[in-house]
Amino acid sequence: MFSKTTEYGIRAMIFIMSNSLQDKRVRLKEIAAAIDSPESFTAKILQNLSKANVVDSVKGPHGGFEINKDKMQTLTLIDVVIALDGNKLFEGCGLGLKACNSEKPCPLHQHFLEVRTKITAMLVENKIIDLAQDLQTGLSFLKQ
Amino acid sequence: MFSKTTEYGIRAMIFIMSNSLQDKRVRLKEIAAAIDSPESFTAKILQNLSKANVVDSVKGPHGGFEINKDKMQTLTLIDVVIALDGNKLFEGCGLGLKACNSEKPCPLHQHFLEVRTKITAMLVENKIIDLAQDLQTGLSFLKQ
DNA sequence: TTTATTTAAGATAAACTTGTCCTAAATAGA
DNA sequence: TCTATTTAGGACAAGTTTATCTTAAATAAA
Repeated sequence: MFSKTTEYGIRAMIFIMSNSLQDKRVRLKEIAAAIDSPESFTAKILQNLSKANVVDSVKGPHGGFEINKDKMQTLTLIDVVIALDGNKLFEGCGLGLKACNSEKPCPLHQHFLEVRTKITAMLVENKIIDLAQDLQTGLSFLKQ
Repeated sequence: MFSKTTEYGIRAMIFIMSNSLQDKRVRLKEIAAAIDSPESFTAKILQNLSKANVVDSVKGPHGGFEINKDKMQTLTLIDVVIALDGNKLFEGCGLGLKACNSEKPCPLHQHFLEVRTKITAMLVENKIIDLAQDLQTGLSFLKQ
């Protein structure tokens, strides 16, 4: 479903959020350890999330990653997915046809739309902050 | 969502079915032309579908691919997907955790189950024969 | 100002998916 | 039996994703 990039990205964002809730900035090393991901690859992913303004980064001693107060309440999974994978998941024909639309649909067109709607809803409805709270209360986990 | 392999595989199967409905065996060349897919790659995919007994192949002059009478009524999308991509789509954690289950769930566990259920239902409910009939009546298309 | 710490950026490598090509095997028909 | 046709199989090539490594840039603190 998701690319590795997006899997690590979502896990990283939930971990960063759980720290930002306590005003704690976290370093790459801590993040990679907490979510059990390859450090350098995670660095690249965070770089991209930072460019996309989904997360904030600070260089130097006491630097690291954090989510600013403004975004805390609004960030959802779809922001992370779009920042990392673009609109791949939402656009294009499910069977790979170049021009598939309701006038000239592929055999799965309508069925695909329904699945896509379900996925989109899931991504829009889930706030990173809520997922981070589940993590903090021990209701969910980010590794193993 | 699907791999290129599965995209071409599904398109090929629907086309083969629409011909098998008229007792017509079709050659690789016709299939690749009909679904606008790379011929050699399509050959590999059909080879795998044939090994998995999803489609039947006949070598030599007047050879080609066909779906036998027994399977015609029962084949659904899920048979094609499993033959080509295995259980990838149905097993494993959505966030890539090695051990994610209802006891120790990832933050998306439950939400992911729902999406997966929707996808599985879509694949189980759609018979290849019905999709082929839509194609024949001009309700759907396999290329462009 | 120097040093240590930390992210940014770019080059490169490894793994996997997608795609091609060539030869072998099967078989129908002359 | 010979030839033409068609799928099977294996090797290989190209493209993409995943992952690593090295150096640069920023910045806090001594």
